[in-house]
Amino acid sequence: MKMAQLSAVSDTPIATIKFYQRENLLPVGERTGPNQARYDSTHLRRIRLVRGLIDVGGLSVAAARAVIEAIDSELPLSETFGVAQRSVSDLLDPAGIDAGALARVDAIMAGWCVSADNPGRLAAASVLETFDEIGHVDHRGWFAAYASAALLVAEADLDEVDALPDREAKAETVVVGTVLGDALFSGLRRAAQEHVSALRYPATHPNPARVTEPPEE
Amino acid sequence: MKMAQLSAVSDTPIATIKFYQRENLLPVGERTGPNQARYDSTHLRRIRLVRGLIDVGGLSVAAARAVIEAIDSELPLSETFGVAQRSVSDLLDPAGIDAGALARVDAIMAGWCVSADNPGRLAAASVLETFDEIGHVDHRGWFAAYASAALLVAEADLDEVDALPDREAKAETVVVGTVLGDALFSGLRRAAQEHVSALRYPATHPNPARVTEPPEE
DNA sequence: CTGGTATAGACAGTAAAGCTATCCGATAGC
DNA sequence: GCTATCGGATAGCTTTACTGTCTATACCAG
Repeated sequence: MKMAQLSAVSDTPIATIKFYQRENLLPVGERTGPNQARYDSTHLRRIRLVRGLIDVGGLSVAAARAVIEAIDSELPLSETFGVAQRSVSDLLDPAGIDAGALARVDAIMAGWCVSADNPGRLAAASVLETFDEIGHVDHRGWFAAYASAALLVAEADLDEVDALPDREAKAETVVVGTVLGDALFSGLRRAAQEHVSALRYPATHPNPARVTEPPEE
Repeated sequence: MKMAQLSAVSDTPIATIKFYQRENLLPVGERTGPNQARYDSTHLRRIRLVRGLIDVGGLSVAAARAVIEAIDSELPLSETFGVAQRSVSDLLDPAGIDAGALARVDAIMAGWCVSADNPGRLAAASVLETFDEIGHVDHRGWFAAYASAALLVAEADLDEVDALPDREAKAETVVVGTVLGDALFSGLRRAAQEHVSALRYPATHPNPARVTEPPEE
């Protein structure tokens, strides 16, 4: 496959493909001459991965490069998890986070075994701090529901990774699952909000909304 | 309170406060003279809300303006929900989404009552499409776990809003909950991944990670 | 074998977003 | 009166993610 075809089939401008190569998001093609190279399905797949991470997952180019390097590396899987996790959240200075908010996060995650510098823990604390500053307090265990849900999802994530055969597949699923999983959940959550709201307040949904087929079992 | 104090107490540069005023994210102060104005705690609160939406929630300035206008308006709560939902996801063209991916989302959301153009439904479908293009298929009900978790969270969100007294409080919670809720969940999810992973593979976590206090009941 | 198109690689240019800095005339408070 | 600060307007800056242009080849249809 030549450049023009790769561009056509991936629906990505040639200039952008060249940019991704410069940024080490995409390997250069197999050289067949001084100004000729050939591309194959691995390049196509990589372009789709990059665009998925950037467009759907919302990663920056730099973050996408970091997770792609983690997939390609031979690092242990737990390291890959760490890279993926850091890629989806800007790095927070642990010192800059309110101790009270951290304590509340830890209360919500009661019984969990999580290292002190886990980026998710710090990110959650800074969210709680923000809720606090705006004057929103969790009276009724609102946030605890988030923790139960997060645990449910994390179990499913690990189940999925465990079921895969080799490191390469596991690593890519860890990254893709971490990045796209956030996007998937937030989409489903918004749909669920409409569903729950429609159930509770039928009056404000006068025109019957779409109902998906209930499972037939 | 004068500009310098507002800047100091909100930890936001004067130039940035002026920028927010220009962008209609923040009302101008109460005028006390041709070139003097006074600010109060509502301005401080608003600055914190704006910074929370932008820094923690990751909204653009334009999206932050949209949701703030929705809070201030007298629109029915269901409209406010819609504005908040659209603010967290770039608008997707329903025509550009793979029908197969949409069908799979609908299968995951079996029995839910959701309108066809719900932005969350479309966003989830485009995530599934991306999973597909990269060659990740959901064999074992991975995504169904996301849907159950999303339902759990949506119930909690609605519970929280229902418990509030007036429209103003409900509207702000809808917006803040939608925007910051995504960030909170993804943080907790990442912490939960470490927890689950530590439970399943103690060997790769040689140094005992932090364990939060289990509930004492 | 020849001319139009494609190619790799280097590098400059662009557009949007989100601030940030400077200037101006006026005024507040000592 | 003097100096710091004010509101308001406008211009400039920095980063990010491309996009376009240029050059020297190389492929390929006729």
